[in-house]
Amino acid sequence: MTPLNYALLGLIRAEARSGYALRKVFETTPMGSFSSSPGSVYPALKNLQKAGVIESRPTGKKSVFAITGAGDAAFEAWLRQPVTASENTDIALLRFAFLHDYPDRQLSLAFLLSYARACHDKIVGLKAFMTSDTWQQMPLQTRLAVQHGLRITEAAAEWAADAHLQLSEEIKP
Amino acid sequence: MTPLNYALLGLIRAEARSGYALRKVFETTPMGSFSSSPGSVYPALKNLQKAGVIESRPTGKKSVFAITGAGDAAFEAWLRQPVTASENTDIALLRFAFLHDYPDRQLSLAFLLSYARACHDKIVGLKAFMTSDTWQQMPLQTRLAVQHGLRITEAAAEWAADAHLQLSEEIKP
DNA sequence: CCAACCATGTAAGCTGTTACATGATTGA
DNA sequence: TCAATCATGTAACAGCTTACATGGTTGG
Repeated sequence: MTPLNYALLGLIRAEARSGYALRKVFETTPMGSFSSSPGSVYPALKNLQKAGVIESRPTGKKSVFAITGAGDAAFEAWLRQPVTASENTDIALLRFAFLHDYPDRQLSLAFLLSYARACHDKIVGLKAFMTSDTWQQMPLQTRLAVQHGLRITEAAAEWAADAHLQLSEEIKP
Repeated sequence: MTPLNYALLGLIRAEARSGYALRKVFETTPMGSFSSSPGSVYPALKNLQKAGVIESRPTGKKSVFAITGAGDAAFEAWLRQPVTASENTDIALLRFAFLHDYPDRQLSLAFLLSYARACHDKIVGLKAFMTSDTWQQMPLQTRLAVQHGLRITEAAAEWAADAHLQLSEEIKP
């Protein structure tokens, strides 16, 4: 199961779709980090079918892909995974976006806490590296490049805190 | 020429190194986004040799890889490319880090301007998307996920401005 | 009617991953 | 001496990209 597979699975879970419709999502939304090329999407859909997580269903004239029970379980397990410091940010955010489809908002809050924690770990790691011998020997611009990573991660941590606040407020009152 | 190839080329350009030494860099520095697995590094080095951009050179007992004239030209051309909004951030930052090895600091400043511009373009694009119909129909969390991207990009733009200032000051006085 | 879009695929080729394999050197 | 690290590879496999190919539908 690659990120592309999960992206397809999540979209199909939200709404039964044709391969072409899925490709259009990748072309016209910020999910464009995934390739919309037929050579990636159609083989991936075949794999998902073979794995039993989606099935082809006739809807009116055309047939679309729908998620199966096994697919639903696999997808939710993926969403529930804690965020790790090494996890790709785009993928983590994709999981967060998909969490909306679940009524239990606690899952989303748990994700945000986990994400903030992962950011924090990364920040700690970068700051630790910034005191190492290697760091001292690095030229100015290499250090600036690393600082870029630090800034970005700090912004991400702030976002997580903000988002957590907004979601909490949306639930309570 | 993949990003891995350029990363190897840049490291070799800075200092002649063995395959193992290159792998160690990927294992112990923030360049860890590149795989240090032998199955990726050694074949890549072979490709670089075949392309004529590096050559194996005996240094004392052991032999290391050194950059060739063609390699030097190819690498500099890569560094000089303007940053595009679609370019991977990590790769762009890698280019910036490698620019340190060139005495002409104007290249670095040009990069930072180009990078800031790319961030700006991305911000404009995201904000435009945030006024579209698609955006209106998106659930809260999807919107939050997109906002994450906005925040990150804004932080990157700020970093670029800061870095430009710092570098300018380092040059002038 | 013709261009544009809908819709689905296949094939070649390249990268990278994982896992296996080998042998030298070195420090405890 | 024995484990760890140095050092370099290969083989099977999966995934993605590019390019090619096909045929249906629809709007101007």
